[in-house]
Formats: sequence, C-alpha cells, structure tokens
Amino acid sequence: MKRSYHDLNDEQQQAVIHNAGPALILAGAGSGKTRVITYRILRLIDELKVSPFRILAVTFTNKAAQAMKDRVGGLIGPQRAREIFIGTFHRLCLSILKLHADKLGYQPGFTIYDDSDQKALIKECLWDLKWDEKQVHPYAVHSYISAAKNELKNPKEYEEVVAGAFMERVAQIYPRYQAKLRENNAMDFDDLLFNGVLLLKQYPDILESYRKRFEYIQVDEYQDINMAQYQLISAIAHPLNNLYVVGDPDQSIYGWRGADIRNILRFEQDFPGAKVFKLEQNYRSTKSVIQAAQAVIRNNSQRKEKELFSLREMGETPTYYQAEDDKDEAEFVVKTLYERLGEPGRKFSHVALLYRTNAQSRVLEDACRRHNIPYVIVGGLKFYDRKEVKDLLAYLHVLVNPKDSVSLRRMINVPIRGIGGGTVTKLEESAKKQDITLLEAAHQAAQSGEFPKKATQALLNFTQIMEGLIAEKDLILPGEFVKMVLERSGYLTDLANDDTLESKMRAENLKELVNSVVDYEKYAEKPTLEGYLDQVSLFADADKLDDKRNCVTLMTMHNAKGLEFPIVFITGMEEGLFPHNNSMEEDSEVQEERRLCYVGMTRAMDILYLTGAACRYVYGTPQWRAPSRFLSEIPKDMIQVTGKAASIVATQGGLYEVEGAKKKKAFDELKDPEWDEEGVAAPFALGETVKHKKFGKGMVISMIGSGEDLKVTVSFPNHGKKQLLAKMAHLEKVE
DNA sequence: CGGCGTGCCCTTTTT
DNA sequence: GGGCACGCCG
Repeated sequence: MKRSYHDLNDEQQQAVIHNAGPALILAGAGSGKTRVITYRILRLIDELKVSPFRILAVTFTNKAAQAMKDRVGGLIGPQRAREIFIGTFHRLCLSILKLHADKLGYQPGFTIYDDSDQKALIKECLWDLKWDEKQVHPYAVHSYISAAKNELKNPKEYEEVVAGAFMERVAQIYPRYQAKLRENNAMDFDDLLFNGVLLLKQYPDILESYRKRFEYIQVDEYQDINMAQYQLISAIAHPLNNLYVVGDPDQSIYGWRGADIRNILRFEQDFPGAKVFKLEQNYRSTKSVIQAAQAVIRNNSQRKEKELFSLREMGETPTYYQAEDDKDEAEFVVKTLYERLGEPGRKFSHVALLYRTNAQSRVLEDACRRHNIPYVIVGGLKFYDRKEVKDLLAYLHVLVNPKDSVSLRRMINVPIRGIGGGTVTKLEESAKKQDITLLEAAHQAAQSGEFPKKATQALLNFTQIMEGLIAEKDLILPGEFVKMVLERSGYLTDLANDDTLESKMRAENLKELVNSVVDYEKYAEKPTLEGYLDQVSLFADADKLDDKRNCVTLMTMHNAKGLEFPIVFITGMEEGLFPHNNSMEEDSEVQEERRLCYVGMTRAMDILYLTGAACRYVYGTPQWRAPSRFLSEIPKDMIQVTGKAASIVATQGGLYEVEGAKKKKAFDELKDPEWDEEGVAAPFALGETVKHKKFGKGMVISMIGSGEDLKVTVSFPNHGKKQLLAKMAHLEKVE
C-alpha cells in the first residue's frame, strides 16, 4: 500500500520521499524536523522494505532519542520499532565498545567517568608532576584534553600541535591522564567517541559489520556534530552514503564543545551528489515571534541562506522589560506569569523561564517559592551529582569494576569507619608497588595486620562488607542488591542517626535512587547492575523533563533546544551576560551567542518576554550593565519596551536610548524598599558622561562592585575603554 | 583521625 | 553567594 503523507506540507513531503544517497535537510526552528525523520524511517520500512534492524538514527540527547522511539513506535508498533537503533552518539559508541573493549585493552565492565571523576584524575596527575593546581586549573586542563579527543588527537598527536605554555603542560598531563584511566579500567565521555572511532579504524572487519548492519543512517541536530562524531558517522555510512542528516546552522550552539558548524555547511562537498531540502515554514510560533527572532539572527554573517516564516496569526508583540536589579526582574517574571495564567486554558507547564547561566536560576527559584509557583529546574545540580547519590554509585562502581580507584577512594570511608587519609595513602603506595588494585591492597593489609591495630580492624570490617556484597552481586536483582548495599554499608543507619532535615532528604534521595534501579529493571531486557550504571552515566538532566507535572520549567537556553512552550521568558538580556563576557572577544563567539538567542526566542509559541536587569549581583557583588545588543537588533515596532530602570540599549557602537521606557536620573532613586533593603546605590548612571583628569570626557559603560571596590568602565573617545577604580580615578560628573 | 573555621576563587553553556 | 582546600584543634 502506498501511503500518502497528506499531513505533511510540500517541502516536508519532498524531504520524506528521498530514497537513497546523502541528503541534507535544512530545517528551521519549529519546522517539523522530528516529524520528517520519523516519516522517513516509516517510509524506509513500509515502502522501501528496509529491515528495521538496518536503520540507525542518532541524536544528541536521550530525550530526543526517546521521543523518536515513541513516535516511530506509534506508527509501526513498538515491537518493530525496538529493532531500530535509535540512540545518542555516546550510546552507539558504548554499545560498540562493550562488544570489543578487549581489543583496546579494556575489560567489558569498564566505568564511565563523569566530570568530577575526571577532575579527580587530573588532580592526581598534577600531584604526580608536583604542579600547583591553583596555577594549572584541572578544569581548564580537562577541557583542553576533551577538545583534543574530540579532534581525535591522541597524546602523541597532541604534542605535535602544541602551541603555547599552557598547551605544553596539557601535553604532559594528557598521557598520564590516559594511563590512569586505563589503570582504573575507565573511560571518560570523550573516550567513548574517541575509542569508538579508533576501534573502527583499527579493525576493518568490525567496521565492515557495522556498515553492513546500518544501511540507512539518520542524524539529528547535524549542526552540532564534532570531528569525532563526523568521522564515526561517515565511516559507517561509507560507501553507500545513505546518510540523511537534519539540522539548522542557525541553531548551532555547541561550538565550545567541539561542535563544528562547518560540518553542516560543507555537507554537499563531503558527500557529492547530496540532495538538499529546506524546511522554512514554522508551525510553532506566531508571526511576531518569528519576525523578532529573524531580526536577531539576520545579523550573523556566517549563515546558510534560509528565511523562516510562519503562517500563524500575528499574535502578541514580544515585550522587553528592563528591571532595576535581578530581584526586580524575578518579581516581574513571576507577577507577569501569574497574570498570564489567569487567561483561560493556561497552565504552569506552559511556561519556561530561560537563562544563559545556571547561576541565574537561584533568584528566579526564590521568587517562585515566594509566590508558591510549582517549578522544576533542569540542569544545575543534577540528581546524580548529589553527594549521597554519588556515594552510593561509587559503591556500585567499585563492585562492578574493582579497578576503579577513584570511586573506591570516594566510598572507602563513607560512612566514617576509621579509614582516614593516611591509611588510604599507604594503601595506594602498596597497591602501586605490587601492581594490584586498591581493594586488593586493602584486603591484604587487613589480613597481614601491618597497619596500626585500629586501622587494621577498620580495614577488616570494610573488606568483609565488600566481600559479602561481591558474593551476592550476581545472585539477586539489581534493585534488591542496591538496597542491600545501603544497609550493609551502614549508610542508611548513619543518616538515621543524624536527625536533621538534611539527612532526611538524603535518605529520600537514596530511596529515589533505589526506585530508579527498580524502574530500570522493569524495562531492561536483561537487567544487570552494570547496565544500570551505564545508563546512569549517559543520563543527562534534560532527559528527566516530563510534561505530566504541571510546573513552570527553569533551564538554560542550551537545555531548551528542541523544546517549545506557549509562554517563554528569556531573562538576563544584558551585555556581559548575554552575550557573555567570555564570548565577546571573537566575532565567531558573538555569532554563537546570537544563535543561542535565536534558539531561545524560537522556543516561544505564543508569548515571548525578554527581560534584563540594570544591576545584577554576581559572586555577591553588584554589577551594572547595559542591555544586550541583541535587543537593539530587533526593530522598534517588533518589540514593546517597558521597565523601571535606565532606558539604555547597547549597540556595538555604544549606547542608545530606548523609546518609551520610563526614564530615571540616577540609580539610587530606584531602590525598591520591599525587595532591596540592602541594595547598593550606583554612583553613576550608565551612559552618563564623566570627566577624568588624564583621559578627559567619556561615557560610563558598566560598573562592578560598590564602595571602596567600585570599578567603573568608561569609554573615552581618544583612549578607548578603560576600567577604573572609582576610589582612585576621581571621576567628575559632567552635565 | 575527624570536625570545623577561614579564605579563596569561581561556571558559560553539556553528552 | 557558596563550594572547596587547607590548617588548627580535640
């Protein structure tokens, strides 16, 4: 039977009926790209008689993968849908590596190290090298190593591209870090991709088997692909090149993670004969929203020409509100939100509060709590990052992979059982000397009694607990087993003894963790502890989003990609925050920020608010900043401007006034006694002209701090921008 | 060994 | 504002 795809528009149909060979679908925000991929898969199976087993669909998040599974399942039935490999890049690589880990010198039960594990290992390297971690930041080192891996450079190859002092240091750490990962039978996130590609390169027969298996490949969010991911996909796709990629260059926002927008821009060169389809009709948003978003993104030079349009009604013109400070901003958001919820049919779950940095969530969260608004935060401190959860997971990791010394060190004295830092150091030395695992060394020391009596007893106690658990591990279901770990480790008892609200919450979280294991058992084909840990390691916070709960959603704009909400607030529209200070030097970075702004704006279906504060507390000090340049890129008739604060909008060329905004002379009049008891008055207004003895007249651009520490950034016509300590600079006001 | 106070520096975004 | 490393004391 020939299916007619009558619920697709023309351009979507064209894209769906593409048969074989490479295809690039340039899909604008809200143009129905998930739908196109889903129908494409359906068509492959129904009409081209492709076996579901031969289809691969790769996404960036588990959530996107799950959504695709559900939709395909709805069309062809869950049974057949299960045969399709739909998953993230990391999941795909993991499944390859699990089968062939031994070929790269790993054991199948290898642990996947998360951020904090990775940092711990880097610190060990620094310790070995006797380098000060205050001078060589572990975080920075890791991001360099991560970048190297994403470009598929091993330590040797990395040495060849070293440029500068810091990279030289990284080049010394990188091989040590890799050696340690190996000792611990562990891989980090980037290794999953790196080793996946490595394996396929080194073993043509394995590559061949995947080429045979995956005849048709679909890739979602192709604009965010990095070098490793590109190599992986093109290796498997070759030589048939039945590669169907969907993406939007305007939504490429992961450059900092190695994503290379050029991959999508040069797709046609990479895969000659590629068909290109454009989806330009947006179904999601009103005309007003699309217009404003287009007005912003139009300012990017690095684009593939594409003009998004909406056939929906004009709708409400987006609003910009300039608040006095971050608390006022949060109050505005919450009050407005309440007003809008008074409209018929509105629910809390219709609303998203978006921001650039996770730190911004706190003020918004406080405001929600104050006004009894139910909310969920996506990102920030994740469930699996909580101390108690990580502690329990560390037990599980060690039990599955006894070589995992990072986890062992974490849990060996949790709860406190008298195995202190000194003892652990001695154990490490002994383990190193004999080339055995930490756990084995602990066992040995407990038996031999070479340590002080107290320590020996503690070690004996500990190793007995672990042995007992190891004996049970494969005999009972993971859920039962995790409960057993909680009891035998003494973790629950320890929490129960401490009768505080905090420990009660911790106990709750641990119960929740047990629930998640039981949950996993239910749908896993063959539930194992190892399988559970793999799943947790690849879990992203965005995955937990579900719309069943009627809550307002708080998250970063990065996390919001792919989602939609009737009402969207984008907060923190300020120079220095959005675009972020760290991304203002390079034009390409500003362009990525602008794309992020575009992503944020196009999440809105009906109503869009942009808000910013004239004064914001960062690290506990007040900062005065001008409104985001992105606001100034929206033509005046496309945005309604309101606010309490100084009505100044920044442009690349300087500052200009917003029409219609309420003007105020000085910031010290702006204090709202209700919320800003301890608020700090600003001695200058942004845009105000001041005089400096040496530099002459200039305009105030921004201010940081207060009192003695107040620093004022002034733009002087002849001397450029200067940051001056107000105490020293003796700036005079000029009328 | 472990608890607790002090001071520092920081996060921009995440699979 | 807050997490984390370090140092002091019981």
